[in-house]
Amino acid sequence: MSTLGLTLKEARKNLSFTLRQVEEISGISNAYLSQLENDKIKNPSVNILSKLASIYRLSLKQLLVKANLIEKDKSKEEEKNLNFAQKVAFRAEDLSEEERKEVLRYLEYIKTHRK
Amino acid sequence: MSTLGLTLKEARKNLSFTLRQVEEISGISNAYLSQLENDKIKNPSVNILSKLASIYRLSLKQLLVKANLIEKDKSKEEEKNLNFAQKVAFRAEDLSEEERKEVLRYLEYIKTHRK
DNA sequence: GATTTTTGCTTGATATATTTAGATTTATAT
DNA sequence: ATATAAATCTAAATATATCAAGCAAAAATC
Repeated sequence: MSTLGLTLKEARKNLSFTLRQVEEISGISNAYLSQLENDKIKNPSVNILSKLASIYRLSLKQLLVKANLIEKDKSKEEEKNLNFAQKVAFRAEDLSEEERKEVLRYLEYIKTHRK
Repeated sequence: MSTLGLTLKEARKNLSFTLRQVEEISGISNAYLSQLENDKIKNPSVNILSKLASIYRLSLKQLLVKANLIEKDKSKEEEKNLNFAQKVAFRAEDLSEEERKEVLRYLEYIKTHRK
């Protein structure tokens, strides 16, 4: 399975960079880069990761996905909710503030009164 | 100017969540959440940010934009509408397919029968 | 083949993120 | 207005990320 360390090491090798070269460019110590590549670090900062992504010509998202720090695809449930949200957004476009509250009240009503 | 803290606070308020509720859901201490919202933290981990993005129904990218990268801006109305839709979707999470349709029908109903 | 350089790594020191406990403020009810 | 509870914030303690220095193996130079 792919890890952050493997991803970073592979990306660096691809560009034939040495740890110290990356240190020069990024300002991140080679010691820390080594620890990152060997998966000694659990939660690096966004700061560090976006620097490296940029150097290695990866989008931050790509990097995070490959490193399994975020999920590539949303769950079906999440997807379903998003779809529903879009439908609501579309239909609610020209609603007044009062009408919006009305909708929210109606939602609560449905939830409290079902079986 | 928009910051990470303001973004997080606004997102939470949009869903009418309290810090302790978010702590419950996310496992992140309310103390730390508070510091994040007041921009006391310079480099939060990806871990933390992706958890919060997920809870607040923001894309990680959206969130990172405030901390780091580029961005695009929707109109205020569009933004507001989307927020509303997310709020509804969130509250409707455990609704059945039939109940969801019901909500959408109700939305239509409001629009056709007003004034 | 010895010497010097380069490269990746480990260890201990420091900075900073994150938590625990508690203080302060804000809201709610009596 | 006072008391009680809820919500947010602060300070000190702890965990963890990040750095500086130095070590050992490999590569390059002589």
